[in-house]
Order: sequence, then C-alpha cells, then structure tokens
Amino acid sequence: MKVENPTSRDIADLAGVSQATVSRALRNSPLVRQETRERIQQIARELNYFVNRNAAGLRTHQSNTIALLLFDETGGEDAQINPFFLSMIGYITRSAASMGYDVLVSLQQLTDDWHVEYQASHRADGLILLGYGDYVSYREKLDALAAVNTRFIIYGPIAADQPGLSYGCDNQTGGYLATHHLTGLGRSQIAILGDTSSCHPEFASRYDGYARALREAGLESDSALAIHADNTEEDAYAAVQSLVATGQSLDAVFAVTDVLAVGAMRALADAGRRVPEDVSVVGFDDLPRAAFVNPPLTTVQQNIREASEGMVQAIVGLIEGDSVQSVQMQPKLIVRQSCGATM
Amino acid sequence: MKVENPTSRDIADLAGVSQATVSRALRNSPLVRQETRERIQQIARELNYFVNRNAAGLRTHQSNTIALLLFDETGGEDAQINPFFLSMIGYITRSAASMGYDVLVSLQQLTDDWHVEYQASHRADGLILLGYGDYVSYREKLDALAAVNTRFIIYGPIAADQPGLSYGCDNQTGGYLATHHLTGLGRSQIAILGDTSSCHPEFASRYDGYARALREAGLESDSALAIHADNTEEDAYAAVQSLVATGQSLDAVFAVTDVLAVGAMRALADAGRRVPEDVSVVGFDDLPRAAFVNPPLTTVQQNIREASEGMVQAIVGLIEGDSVQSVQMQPKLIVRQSCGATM
DNA sequence: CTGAAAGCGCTTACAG
DNA sequence: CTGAAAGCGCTTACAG
Repeated sequence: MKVENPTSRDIADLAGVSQATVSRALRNSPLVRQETRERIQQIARELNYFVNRNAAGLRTHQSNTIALLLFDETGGEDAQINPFFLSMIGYITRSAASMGYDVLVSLQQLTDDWHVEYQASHRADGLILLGYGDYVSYREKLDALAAVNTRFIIYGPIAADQPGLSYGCDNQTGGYLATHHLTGLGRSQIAILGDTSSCHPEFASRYDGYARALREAGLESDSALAIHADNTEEDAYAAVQSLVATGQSLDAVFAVTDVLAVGAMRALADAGRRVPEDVSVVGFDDLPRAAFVNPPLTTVQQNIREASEGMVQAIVGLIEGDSVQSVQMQPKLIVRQSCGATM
Repeated sequence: MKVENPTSRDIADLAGVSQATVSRALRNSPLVRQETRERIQQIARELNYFVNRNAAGLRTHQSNTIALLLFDETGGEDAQINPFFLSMIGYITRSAASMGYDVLVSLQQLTDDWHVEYQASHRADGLILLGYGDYVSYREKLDALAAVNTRFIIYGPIAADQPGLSYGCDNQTGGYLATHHLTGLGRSQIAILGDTSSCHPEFASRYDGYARALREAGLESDSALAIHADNTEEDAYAAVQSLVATGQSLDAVFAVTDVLAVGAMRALADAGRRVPEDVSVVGFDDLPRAAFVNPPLTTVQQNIREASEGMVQAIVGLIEGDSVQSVQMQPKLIVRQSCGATM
C-alpha cells in the first residue's frame, strides 16, 4: 500500500479510476462526482501525495511563484540587507501565500543580470524588485526586463517614462513633513544628509520637499548644508563628522534614511553636540531600530505592510491579466524625542 | 529571427543541430564539440533563451531550490518575523546562490503542516527550518518530515533522538558566559528571564549554563528570580514590571534573548531602576538593535553568518548524497555597557 | 561528437 | 461524469 514517490497514476490505480480523473479530482474540478472526488483525495492524503509542481508547471506554463529580488548597491560580501527592505519580506511572503503563491528570494548585485532569467526560465510568474540603487544602472535592468515581457513591480518612485509598475511613497511630501517639523520648532540651519543627486530619485524628491519647506519658512537652501553620503551608517558618520569639523554651524539634520540618521546622531554625540538640545535630527523609514536609539528618532514612516500587500496584489493581478495601476502612498511623520518637540 | 518564448527546439532549428545537442551544449557537456557548443550558446543568448526549469526539473527530479521555513510561535497576523532569524535570510540566500540553489521562503504557523509539501511536490530539494517553537508541536513536524524522507536541517539544539540534522550554538555555554560575566561583576541576585521550560530546549540549556555559573560563584538558584515570559518585548516588559512590583530585590537580569532584554530594560527604566548602576542586563543573540539600545546591550553572540553558510552547505551536502553531521558552534560574549563592566 | 527516441508526471481538449 | 490521448520542454541512455 505504501508507495515511495506516489504519482497520480498510483492514486488512479488504487482508486480504480483513470489518471485524468485523479488530476481533475485533486484540482477540485466540478466535473468529477463528489463521491469520487472525496475518495481520491482521501487516498492522496493517505499516501502523502502532492502534485509534482514541475509537471504541472510544464503543462500550465505557470509556477505560482513570485521572485523577490533585493538589489544592494552598497553591498559587499558581508553586507546585511537594507533593513527597510528586509522587513518587507515577512509581509510579502505572508500575503503571497494567502493568494496561493510561493516567494523565491534572491539578493542581486546591481552588476548581475540574472533578473531576466526568473520569468524566462519559468521559475517565477512575476517579479517584485526592492532596493535603493543607482538609477542609471537600475534603469537598464528595467528596460531589459520590459524587453523580454517580464511582469514586474518595483518599490520606489514612479518615473514618467519608466517601464513597469511601481509602488512607492510620496517622497516629496515626506521630505516636506520632516523639514516642516524642524522649521516649526524654530530650527533655521537645517542640513540634509544623503545622496540627493538624480541618481536616486527617491532621495532627490525628499530633497525637493526639504527645499519647499525651507522656502515656506522663509529660509534659503544653503549648499554648504547639503551633506552627501552613501546610504550607510559609516558614511553618514564620516560625512557629519567632517562637516562639523569645518566649523559649519547647524541646528538640525534631515537624514534621508534612518540608517543615515543613526550615523549622524553618533557623529554629533562624539563631537559633543547634544541631540535634540543643540541639533534636532529627523530620519526617514521608521526602521525597527528608530524607536531604540538614544534619543528615540523622529522619522517619516512609510507603511510597509500596506506596500507589501499592495505589491503582491499588483503582481498577482498582472499575472492574472487584470489591469493594474502604479500606486503612491502618503507617508506619515512619527514624532519621537530626537527633535525636541513636546510629546 | 525573434521568437516569443523560445524553446531548445527553436535554438536547434536556428543552429541546424538536433534538440538533444542543444540541451547538451547548454549544460556544457564535453560531448559537444566546442565550436558547436559556443555557437549554440551564442544563439541562446541572442534569443534570451533560458532552460525551462519545470521541464528540466521534471526530467531530473530536482528543483535546485531550498525551502526556508520560518516558524513563528508568537506570530499573530501582523507579527514581524523574529529579527534573529530574519537576519539569516540574507546570508542563506547568498550562500545558496553561490552553490546554484534558489531559496523559497515561507512563513509557517506551528499549526500548519504545509512543510511536508515542499519536497513532496518537487518544489524544493531540501528544507532549512528556523524558529523558536514549542518543542512538542515542533517535534511532531520533524517526525512527519522524517516519515516522508524529507531532507532538512533545523537551526537549534541537537536533541539526542531527534530526526534530521541540526545546526546550533552551545546554549549552555552561552548561558554560562552571560551569567559568569555578571557574577564576576559582583552581582548576586541574578534573575533569568524567558521561557526556560523543557518546551524550549535552547532556552532550557541557557538556564543550565546560568545555574552552573551561579553554582561556581557560590550562589544559589532562587526560583523567585526565574521570570517566565514568552519571547516578545511586551511580555518581558510585563513580567519584569510585575516582579519589581512584588518588591523582590535583584541586581541583574540575564534575558535569554535580546528581544526580552530590551523589554526588561524598558521595564526597569520605567520602575526607576538604573541600568547598569542598579541592575545589570545581559541578552542573547546580538541583534542589530542590541548596539543601539540605551545603554548598549551586553549580549551573547551566535555567529549567524557561519551558521547560515553552514546550514546551506549541510543541506546541499544532504541533497547531493554526502554524509553530513550536526554542528554545534561556540557562542561569544559581546561586552557593551548594560552591565557596568569597564570597557 | 551527434541524432532519434523514450519518458519524466501532469492538464485538458475531445469523445462518449 | 469519465477515459484515452496528446503534448508541455526538457535530459539522457542507446546507437552510430
């Protein structure tokens, strides 16, 4: 009675029906008489039988799998995944499972181009792309994906002529919220920390929001207060340390990510500047650690659960042939103690 | 010249060879003349052709995929993955990729039993299981996996009669290191926080190490200082708060995970106990946030990179028929400021 | 070194 | 409601 690696034919023999009927019964086809169906499913259960996904996928041209590709610009060998994207994995996986999809996770270097392989090899029906990357090389990848008709959605800004769908937050508004909070507290020498060049459209938009808030408050953007840093804590630390060493005065820092904000806070502390008394700090992302740093970090939150579930729905929609739109979410300011606002 | 979804037959027609030769050439078979092989690979590249994994997998009975199953005991709908296990995903994925394997990630409730499906459905060649779980229900799952000859490795303690391989750290030594550090600082009323019942063998072993260190220091284990808490920050907060409210005096806490340690530190602070002046705190895991809390947390580190890479090598070894052993790593005490040790 | 052929385990039109 | 049959796109013994 025990079969080592049972196939639908084994079930058929045991049930005294054809293999086709087994296939139908296991897919809950209404074409099969209920009594037959239940008997077949019972036998399948007893044998620990599961449909061979390779065979089914070969027939149906589907994998019921979504590939989740994490791009890592700053990543060396030992690099941890950007915690912001890492925290999406749970939501994406759970949400995909509830829609009947598996999730294949892969870390990609921006120099790789395995990404086109996932759908072409029928390993995945669609892709979700996560990562802050240099826009120019990123863009090439998107074009390559579009060229082979891959279904994909990218977390990030919606560029006008960019192929594919995107799901992102209104970064301009986010930058505005952060900066407006600082000007509202009377800060006037507000530095912005990060790579706000056009290579990083999401950070560039945060800069635009920053500039708008300054303008509204009657302040001028001062290029001496635009501090360039790659998106690592170490780079942020070094950049802020250098700026402070020049004698440049400042009373606030808007870091375009929490990772940068944490580095900035360390650099300020080591330079003897108190946060928030001497310098206010705002971040962006609301990483888990934002609540734990000292003082707890005021930051702009993107709703990652909503984003994760939305992206899964979008890619599944695309796979199933629905028409799907790009989405822009509204960010939210989370006030903690790093700016000196009363709670 | 452009083919929509090229197959090996299309390549064959274009190259003027048989489909079998294309298959061989693409797998770099030495049976194919080099010149022919290169010509075929060139054509494949031009057409953006990739081998259909479903078809190949059906033939070879392999998926070249590892399923990474994360079990979540405390997980409600909105629960984040335990950050300790989350941080392994990157290393596991990268390491699997370097060995030619994809990683399928799935969050599992301890009540589910999808886990047997992964290998039986030929979606994965083997499983890696991560998660702190209630040992009794966990054990049932392992037995079910073993019953259907699934290849798997579990991160956790090596129980004598447990099926499958495991990869874990020497939790007893870890508990000893933490507690010995505290006794060495002159602490004598050392609480232990967590679920150290036999349901959680890893935590129970940490308890054993704690008891051993106390014994060595001539101290007695006091059951009033064994604080039960599920592995969440909230539960730890509540448990420590209650204990302090009873008037129980204590001068140190060994939390069996960093998640618990963070909750304990909050509860102590809110009760007006200074860390480390009044109460020393040690954790376990060295989560990313351990360095960020205030004061930075002294903790026992498990080398997650080594563990991740080791587990991938082990499961791949198992898949490829090597003989593989369970491994126990040595943990390491990371001294920060939460105990008051001089740095 | 290359080709013809079988077959992996399914799904689904087609026929009854 | 059920079965016989074709075929998805590969890999690999077998024959040359």
